[in-house]
Amino acid sequence: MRQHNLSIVLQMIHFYGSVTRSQLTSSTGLNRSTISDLVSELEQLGFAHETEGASASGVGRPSLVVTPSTNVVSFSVHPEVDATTVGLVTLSGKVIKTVRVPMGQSPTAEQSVQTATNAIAELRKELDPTQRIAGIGVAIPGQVRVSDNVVRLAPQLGWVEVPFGSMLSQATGLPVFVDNDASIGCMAERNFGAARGFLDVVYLFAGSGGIGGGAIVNGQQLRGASGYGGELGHVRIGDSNSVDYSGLSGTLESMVRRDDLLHVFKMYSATDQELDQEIQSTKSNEATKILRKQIDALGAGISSYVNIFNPEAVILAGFLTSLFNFDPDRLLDAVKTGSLKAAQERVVVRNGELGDETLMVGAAELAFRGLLENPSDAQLVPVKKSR
Amino acid sequence: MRQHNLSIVLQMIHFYGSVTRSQLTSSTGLNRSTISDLVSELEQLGFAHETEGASASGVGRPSLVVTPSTNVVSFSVHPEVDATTVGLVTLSGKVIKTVRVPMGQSPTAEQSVQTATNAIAELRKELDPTQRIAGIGVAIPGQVRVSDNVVRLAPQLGWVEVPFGSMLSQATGLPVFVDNDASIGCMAERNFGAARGFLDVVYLFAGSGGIGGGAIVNGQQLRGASGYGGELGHVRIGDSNSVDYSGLSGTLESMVRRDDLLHVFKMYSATDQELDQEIQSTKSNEATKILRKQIDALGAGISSYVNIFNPEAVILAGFLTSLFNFDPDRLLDAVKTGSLKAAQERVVVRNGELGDETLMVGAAELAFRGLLENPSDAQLVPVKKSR
DNA sequence: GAGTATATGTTGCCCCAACCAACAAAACCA
DNA sequence: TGGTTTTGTTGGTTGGGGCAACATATACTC
Repeated sequence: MRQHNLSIVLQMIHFYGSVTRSQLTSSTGLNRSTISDLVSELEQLGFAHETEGASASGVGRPSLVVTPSTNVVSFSVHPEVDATTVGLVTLSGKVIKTVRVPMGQSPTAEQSVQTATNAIAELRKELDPTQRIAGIGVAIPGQVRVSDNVVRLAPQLGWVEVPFGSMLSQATGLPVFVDNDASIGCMAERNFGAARGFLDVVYLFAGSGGIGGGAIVNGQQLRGASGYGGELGHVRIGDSNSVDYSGLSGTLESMVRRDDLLHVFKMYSATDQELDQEIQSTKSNEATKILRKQIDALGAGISSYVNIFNPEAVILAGFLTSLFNFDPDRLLDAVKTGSLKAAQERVVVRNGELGDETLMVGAAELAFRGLLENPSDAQLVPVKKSR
Repeated sequence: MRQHNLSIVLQMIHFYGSVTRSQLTSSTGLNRSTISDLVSELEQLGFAHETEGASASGVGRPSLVVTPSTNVVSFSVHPEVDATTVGLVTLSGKVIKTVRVPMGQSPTAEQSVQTATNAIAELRKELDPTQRIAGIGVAIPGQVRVSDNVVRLAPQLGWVEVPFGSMLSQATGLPVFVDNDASIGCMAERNFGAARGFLDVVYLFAGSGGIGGGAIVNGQQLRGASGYGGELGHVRIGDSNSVDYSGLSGTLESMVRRDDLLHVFKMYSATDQELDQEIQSTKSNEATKILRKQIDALGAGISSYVNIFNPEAVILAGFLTSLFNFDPDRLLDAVKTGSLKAAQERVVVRNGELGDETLMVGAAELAFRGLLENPSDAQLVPVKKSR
């Protein structure tokens, strides 16, 4: 009971950034005195601060403002083909620092662990001794067994059955939580981005490694029996023989390919921004044709997800945002054509808001989860290494 | 707190049919004395009975057995093209009686309400005066806005924007809860059938009106923003131009059609049993070809759902069970081919267990839901009409 | 600027509901 | 028959949220 209420209050503080005590009372339904008690406990635990926020928003005594502590932090790790990115995120969901370490070749798991460990050690040095660390969240472009943090298959990285969690935990002495990158992105957009407040969300992310997805069902992350759920890129939408990065044919991922766009623009590699500029300014018929084909395929995929999930929002990320921006009406029309009238009527299709920070914010959430669910028993690690 | 614990205990009694008090203590984690208190409250509320079950299962004092009361009942209504079926179900999930009223033509909503009202009145007469009614659950072959029990579209019945819930409630004086038939079927199989105990389930049902579906995600029914979620039949799996009953092309429903099978067997109409007999005993090449094509399409659809939901079980119902039985290996191979290695490894494909009773049991669950979630405040209606 | 209305923080007390410990009861075993 | 084990029962304890009364800080009114 107490644990549950503490958790609810801390989550509100965490997600909203800062809340007044009166907001807490009204949305939890708990008594003023109870909220007072809970907040002071959270303050004592070092998770929140109370300040006399100069809100002056109306009649009556102004309510105290509760803000999440910046003394509680998590690290985020995102191994990619060409780089490993490490970030430092506070409990308030703010990314304090990001370090991107370019890698010559597609890194092995060992190399990635080493790179991340070094970067984390550096970041750790800069931390204030009063700060405490919740853990490390890792975003993997591939399938992850969440229960024991094992990467089952990450096609681009060439990782198979890699116990990344235990490796990184061993190297850093910190608790590690690993999950699929798109699932993490979905959670981030729901908690802090374009899907904030929605209970039913479909998220589609496309990068150089294919299409990933995630879903929020009734407010909860879709995980599935082992944590592989939400592979929305590997869903069959046509009879095409083109195969995706996992060898499945006719899937969304096989038909909406970043490489095809790079090819038509004669680019070898490009950032999403560079690619977007080409897309939005193109006058080539050939490029337009390919773009339209991809938009139609994307629309067909989204339609299916609208029928399946009846979501309030479909969030696009990666270069899918460029497809959407190129011809929004075409995409929306395709969605409309392919989905049931009732299911589509409330759905909003929009681009993600978090951009580059998505995975940093989201991965950190993994590490904060335990703390948020059970604040009083949270195991935080002091900045100074204990050994 | 109290409400929550009462709810948990009553749900266990409801789902397991009968439980010993010691089982309740161990699986809830509550104290013996607390369980004793909760059970006696449920007994006083008239939802459960305690008996000295002659279990004699081991050393120690034998635990009392708690069984759900047969004095609490719900009605189930299932309007179809050729008939409206009404059932009487107890809190223990047992179907006491089923009345199938054949309808000459596809009934209007008014006709269906009238038929159901009459049948319910008849059943009500036979009830014991000590019994109480939780309400009426309605299974609709179409899309239902759950919030206000409005049938948005039921293609076979030709119903559009029909406020079936309020109509039936008006006519009977009982609370009415309406939902999609396949969603209801899914819930029934999870609570009492082949998917019992699973947290992640995909359910596919096929009848004369097309393919419906449902899903359980992390133990919760997939409903979506408005309750239209789980339309698993209307998902695009190919480029075919054949359209389904909702006008969408290339969908699972458009490729796995009961009518095509009836046609090849030169049947005009048939029960699922009759159709199954033809299928299992056929030696026709043409029929085999069609069956294989449908099995492959079904396999492709299931593959997608395995990738999306990473379920523990995929449950088939309606004539899909016949397809599965005709060539189980072919279907399983198709699933294997089309889905990700990690996602497919734990999944079980099996037929539903509840058969004809599925919708009766499941629809009644809708009416029991409020009672199960808040036993102490449940509003039950006595058998005798109050007015 | 004094008085009033409104909203919130604070404090002490109450009460519900789960827990605990001790005892009783009903099975099995030697 | 007595010992062991498991469960039901009872009375007392305790944790934690609710409540009422009071204090405090703002806006509004004249």
